[in-house]
This record gives sequence, C-alpha cells and structure tokens, in this order.
Amino acid sequence: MPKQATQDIETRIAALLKRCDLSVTESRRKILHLFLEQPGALAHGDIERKAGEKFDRVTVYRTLQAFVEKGIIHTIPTADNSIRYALCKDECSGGHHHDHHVHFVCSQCDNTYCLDDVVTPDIKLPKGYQAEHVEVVVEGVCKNCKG
Amino acid sequence: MPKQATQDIETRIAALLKRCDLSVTESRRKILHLFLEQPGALAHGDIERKAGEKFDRVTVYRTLQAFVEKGIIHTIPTADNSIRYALCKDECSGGHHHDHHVHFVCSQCDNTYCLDDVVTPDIKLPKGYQAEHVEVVVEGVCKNCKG
DNA sequence: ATGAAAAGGCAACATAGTTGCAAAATCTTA
DNA sequence: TAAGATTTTGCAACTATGTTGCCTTTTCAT
Repeated sequence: MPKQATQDIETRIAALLKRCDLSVTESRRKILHLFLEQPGALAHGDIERKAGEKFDRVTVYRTLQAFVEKGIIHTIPTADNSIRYALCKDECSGGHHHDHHVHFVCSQCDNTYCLDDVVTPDIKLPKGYQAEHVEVVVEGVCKNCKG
Repeated sequence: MPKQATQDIETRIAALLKRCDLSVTESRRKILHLFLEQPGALAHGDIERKAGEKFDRVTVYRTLQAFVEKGIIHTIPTADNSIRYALCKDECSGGHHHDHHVHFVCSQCDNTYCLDDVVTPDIKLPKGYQAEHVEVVVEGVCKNCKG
C-alpha cells in the first residue's frame, strides 16, 4: 500500500476524532482502524482480541463507549447476547443517529453487516402502542458464503 | 383466588412439562409460574431474583436452557445485552418454533411484550443475500405507559 | 417400594463489565 | 515549544454473568 494512502487514512481518523471532541490517542486510532479495515461489524470480543495486546481491557470498553456516545459507531442487537458495533455513516457523527437500516447476520461466517440501503419498514402496531424506533436483524446467508 | 383455579394451573404446568419430556420439578414449576403470572418477557436477572432465593443460580440457567430447547420459551434480542425470555405460544411446543412475531420494548417501563398478532415483514435484501429469519424489535411507549 | 435416570446444589472456575485513583499522554496558549 | 491544565490510560480490585464437574437428591417407571 502506498504511503500516501495510509497517511490519508490517519488524517481522516484524526479529523473525525477532533470533530467529535475526542483527543487523538493511540488506542482510539487503532480501534477506528479496525473498523475501517473491515466491512462488517465487530463484537466487543473481536476488538479486545485485536487491540487487547496493546491496550488495557478497560480502555477498550471506554473507547467503544465514547464512540457510541459521539455517534461514531452504533450497536447491533443480537440473539446471542454479544454486543456488536459498526461504524455509523457520516451523517450520524453530527450528534443524533440515523440508524434506520437493516442489519444482517450470516449464519455461516457469523459476520454482521449493515445494509445501509435497506431501510427498516413501518410496523403496524396494535392500538395503544407507539413506536419510536424499529430494529431489524435478518439472519441468513451472506453474499460471500452463498456458494 | 379459589383453590380450583390454582389447581388447574398446576395441572397445566405439569402437563406441559410432561409433553416436553421434562420431569416435573419444583424449580421448573416455579419458573413457569413466573412466566404465566406475567404478561411481558422476563430477563434472566428478573428470574434469578424472583426464583433465586429458593434455587441455585445454576439451576435457573439450566432450566431456562431446557425450556428454550423444548420450545417452551424463546429469547428476544435486545440492544442492552440482556437476554429476555418469553413464553412461546402453544404451537411452538411441538418442536420447531413459529417465532415470527414482532417484539416491543417500552422505553418507559422497560417491559418487553410479544406482539403475537404482528408478523414480521418481508425484507427486500440486496442481491446475494438470502434471508432465513427476521427479528424485529420495536422500541416505544406501551399501552400502559401511554398516558 | 425400589432402582435407574434425571435434575439440583455446590464449588470452582471463566468471562464480561465497572469503578477509583494515580501515572502518562494530549491539548492549549502563551 | 515548554508548562500547566485537562483528558485519557493502566492498574487493581471488585461485581456480575455464565459454565463445568461431581456428588447428592428428587423424580419416574415398574
């Protein structure tokens, strides 16, 4: 990879952090890198394994928490009780989330993807219930695993 | 409450357990009772708190696990990483689940409800993705909290 | 009533997540 | 760019959550 490109990524990461009022530290850059390198979502465990040799567990927790608060990443609910995080699209970073897309979990490779172009449907609820937010997680076979 | 009714519930609980090839024990009866007494879903923590004085933590885990395997209860994914369980409708107990309904989490009272009559919508996925199961969780204000 | 089989309790362990505090890194501004 | 204020980190200790093996108790079938 050309040095130019790497430089660009570092610059973009730093800019993103500053825009979010977060100081630019090694752990934050490293963890953001993990997300950028990877198309799917990351479980906390993944991140800890990949960044954990260099950083303390507590730092990983606090970093992810800060990223969620600032709208850099969002959480994806799963049935197996393992929180997964994925990068928000740029519009989120402003402050409030626009997290209206569908998530997809592959039952074969276990990767989780944000289907940014698939918006969550309106759900018709029984009388008396008032919807504020709809979460949709589809389980199935992803593009790569479908032979 | 008349003795008759209580007797009936106990009988139904015992019958359900037997139908599922589970021996009728005190902890299983107690935990099933908790679900029947309550309209919404129960988090593991709730159950442990309510049944935990009488039963060991491990027993609660194993009981819930057995119930899920037999299709007596099902799990509901949540964003806050706390597994919630709810009774399946009778048809589930046969063996395979018919868990195609929408779940509702109240942001005020934090109760979780199965909206048994609201079926999960079809989601149109990008080319290459193949859906097997769709999970929908709606967050909002429930019937009781909506003033 | 009795013995086989299943379930429960206990202990010990593994993993996940939190908190307070002192040390280190980052940022500000002069 | 050096110095001080501020933020972040690492460490230690702790709570909570979940798992496993083994022995005792309960349940069930006869």
